[in-house]
Order: sequence, then structure tokens, then C-alpha cells
Amino acid sequence: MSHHTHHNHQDAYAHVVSHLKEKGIRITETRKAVIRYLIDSLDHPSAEMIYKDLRPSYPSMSLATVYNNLKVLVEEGFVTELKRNNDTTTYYDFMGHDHLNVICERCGKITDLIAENMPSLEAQVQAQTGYQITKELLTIYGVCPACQSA
Amino acid sequence: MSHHTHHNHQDAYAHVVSHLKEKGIRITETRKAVIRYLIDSLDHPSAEMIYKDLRPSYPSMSLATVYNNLKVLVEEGFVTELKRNNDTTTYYDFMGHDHLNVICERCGKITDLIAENMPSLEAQVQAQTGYQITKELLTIYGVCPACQSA
DNA sequence: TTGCTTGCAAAAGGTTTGCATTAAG
DNA sequence: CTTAATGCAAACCTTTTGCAAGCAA
Repeated sequence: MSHHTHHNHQDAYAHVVSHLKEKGIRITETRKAVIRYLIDSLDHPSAEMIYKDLRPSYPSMSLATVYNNLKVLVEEGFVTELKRNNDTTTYYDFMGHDHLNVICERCGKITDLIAENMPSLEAQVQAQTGYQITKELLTIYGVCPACQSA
Repeated sequence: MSHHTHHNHQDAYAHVVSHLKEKGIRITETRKAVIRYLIDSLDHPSAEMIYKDLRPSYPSMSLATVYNNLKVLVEEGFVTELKRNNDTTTYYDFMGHDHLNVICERCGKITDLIAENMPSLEAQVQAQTGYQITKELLTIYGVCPACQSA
């Protein structure tokens, strides 16, 4: 995935838009808003959260449109879906490259982590299963510092 | 999790049942059926699948009961939930110890894998984030051999 | 102008809940 | 006996769909 190394939000935004244009996907106001929202977001919003936050600025936007746009971004590889146990909601994460999520079992907070040396099992798995590997996602469950105190 | 090393299905079954009894959880016919089903299952069934498969033998059992039992088994640590992208269904996996799932992006097949040397990032993550780590789950996405041919 | 995208509302899953009934211990 | 577990149906929540209208290219 070559389109996942950007130094700042502006770069990332421009890159997404130009990629979409190349593919003949139209750049609408709501689409721009969703892209920007995801790029600027530090955590992992759900469709509902995005909808609620953007509604004041885009009163006519519908929830279905948020879902439509998320779908496009996922298909184009700019966004990854995250799911948590005991929760039917889907969360969205801009820049879907290999990375590491740490999830608090108590409060549900999801923290991204830069794995210094995230070991790749790609070769081993490919050999053992014959799968053509596209992405690795390591999810770690635990209890966050705040919940440990409480 | 000490209760996750069994040489065969019978051991595992006996262990689950005795653990539940100790906790004062009643051993009903439907509960037994669900436990057995999960232990014998080679893949990762959904509640619906379990319900459909058990229905012939337990015609009066309801889907809600399957969910009830799955909830208990998850809470007691005998079963892990799995979720896939583009799919709102929850899948259940007996013996929720650290392991490795390989998911085919085309057909959705989920394969378990024994990682010879699944590297643990526990220490590193604990140091970086202060989280108390309870479980690691490595999910690998790819295309299975069958779908590669097609 | 063309047809992708939107907004709306209804429908479709999957899961949970409330409650009377049953049965495990 | 006691009360957890069951079965049923309705409710719930998230996500998807169908379609007429709007708008980007």
C-alpha cells in the first residue's frame, strides 16, 4: 500500500482526493468532510459519531451517506474497519496499514501503538497455509492505566 | 488462563462442566449441547449456525438460549469472540488463548494456526502504554489457496 | 448532459430484553 | 423449594437498500 506514508494531514488529504479523482470517484462536499474528519481524528470513530459531529456543519447530510463514504474509503484502502467484542458497532481507522491496537477490556478505549519492531509472520504463515498475505493486525487486550486505578 | 490445555475433547468438556458447577452455574441440556458443539467444532460458528445445527436434536431450544450460553462461556473465559469486516456477525471460538487467525478476504474462511513462535509483544507494550495485558490476538488477512485459483 | 451521489425512509440482519414457565440443585 | 435458565416474541441497534432528486464532471 504505497499511499500510506504522509508527513501531515494536508498531504494525506490531497493524496486521497487525487486517488479518488483518478478512479473517477466524485469529490462531493460530504465526501470531503468525511475524509477530513477521519484524517483529523485521533481515535477511531463510528459512523454514528462522524454523523453527529458533522451534522452541525452539514445539516442535510444523512447517516446513510456517511456509510456510503466509509464504504468507498474502505474499498479504496484508505480506511480500516475495527470491531470490538460485546459491541456491534464498527469503528473506522484512517490509514489502514499494519499496526497494533491495544484495547482496554474495561472502558473500551482503543489505543494505537507504533510497534518498534512488529515481527512479521508473513513468510511463515504463507508457507504453512498457502495464503497470499495482504495485511497483519495485532490486537492486544488489557486494562488501561486509568481502569487499573479505579 | 490455566484451563486451556487439554489433550482431547473429553478432557476439555469435563473441565468446562466442573468449572461451571463450582461457580454454581447450572448444567442444563442445552448448555451441554452448546459446549459440546463448540468443542467439537473445527471452525468458528456463529450463534445462528449453532442454533441451526442443534435444532434437530433439541427442537425446543431457542436462539436466545444459544446466545445466553455463549455469553456465559465467554464470561467464564472458555470461548472467544471473533468479528470479521463487512460482516456484523459474531463468531465463537472455543479455548480463547492467544492464537493466530488467518482470514480469507475473498471467501471469508477463518483458519486457525498454531504459531510455532508467535512473538509476544507483551513486555514491550506494557512498558510503552502501562496497560496490563491479558490477551494477544494476531489477525492476518490474505487470499486462501482456493480463491487464488479462482 | 450523464450517471454517480445524496437524502429519506423502510427493511434487513444480528443481538438483547422482558416475562411467564420450566427444571437444576 | 429456590431461583437460574429457558422459550417466545417484541424491541433494539447498526447497517443496508430502493428510489427520486441533486449535483460533479
